[in-house]
Amino acid sequence: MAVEERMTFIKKQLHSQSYKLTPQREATVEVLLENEEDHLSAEDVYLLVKDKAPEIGLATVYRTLELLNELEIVDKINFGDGVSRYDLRKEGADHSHHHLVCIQCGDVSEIEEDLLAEVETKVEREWNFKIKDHRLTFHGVCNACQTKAAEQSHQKETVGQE
Amino acid sequence: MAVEERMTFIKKQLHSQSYKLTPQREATVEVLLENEEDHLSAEDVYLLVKDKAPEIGLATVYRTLELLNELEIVDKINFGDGVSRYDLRKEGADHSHHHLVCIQCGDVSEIEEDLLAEVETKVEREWNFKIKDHRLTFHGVCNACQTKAAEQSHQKETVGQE
DNA sequence: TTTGAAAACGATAATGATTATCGATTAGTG
DNA sequence: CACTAATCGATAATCATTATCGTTTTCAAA
Repeated sequence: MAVEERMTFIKKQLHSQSYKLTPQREATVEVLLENEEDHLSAEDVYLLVKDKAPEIGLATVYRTLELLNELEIVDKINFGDGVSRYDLRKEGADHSHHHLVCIQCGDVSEIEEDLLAEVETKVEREWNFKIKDHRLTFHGVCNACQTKAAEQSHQKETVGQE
Repeated sequence: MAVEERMTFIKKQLHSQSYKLTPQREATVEVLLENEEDHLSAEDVYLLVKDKAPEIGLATVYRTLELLNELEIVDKINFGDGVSRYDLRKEGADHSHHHLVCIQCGDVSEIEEDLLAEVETKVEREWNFKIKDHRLTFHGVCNACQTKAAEQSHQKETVGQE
């Protein structure tokens, strides 16, 4: 779906719940559409939105993100670094929240594939737990950092580690 | 392993890293050993420790929990409710962090079983990501709340939802 | 056992993210 | 166009966590 279309869809969503469509909300959604691959914090969004709508307040950004989260347009996620991050929901892969967090460079990448189909079935059956959503996060060392580490160990023996 | 033994083990851990064994640390570990099944927040621990050592300060509890986390004696976990929780690591099931969070009653239960063996293999192979740890959390409706909901819908039609 | 330095402590101030408040402004129905 | 609830910006308040600092304690070496 094109950006245009998705914007229209989101506007419709707002409207159908009798929320008002304000320039601030529109600008916020634009920013989210233009930065889909990042995991923006509220602060990040605030700074980006200020370019489009300099008069916007931080509180409004928080309010808008919270609203979009309730409408299930964005997902509010948490990598344990002290800030919430907000991701536009992709169509289809409705609630696939699989992340690889690198403990060396801090990079976060995303796995689209549904890894948990079997696991979910098992949990629903064995614990009689009705799953609505899930979060799966792996902490480890990303490809790039492994490569970098390998290169450096050629030059000299590994020394300090933080 | 008995509580006594585990306490001794933890003391040894501290000592081997030349950390000092203070009454405050001892009392904190005691509390953790006595409340293994709960997911205590720092505040929770603080209140419980005050019974044993009333003069302890909240900052010391935070410091101690942070230290125990670094020593890999406890795991600092995050359910997205705004507070960190601290769980004693069980022997064996070293880093199995699977949780079921009920979106109705807020209850958190734990799955001991390793659900992710296959998934981990796949991620390590396909993304060349060296996994050190993981978190898997399901959000949904627990057994008890499903039962309760079913009973209530006998009495009258479901009405409001928050 | 005494002693001295580093580690740890308690109290509390500071921080940083998020939320609540409030008077002013605006979207959108009629 | 007018009206009213929704929304806004500014900013104070909150809440968990961390930093600071002067005092106290642990523990190893004398």
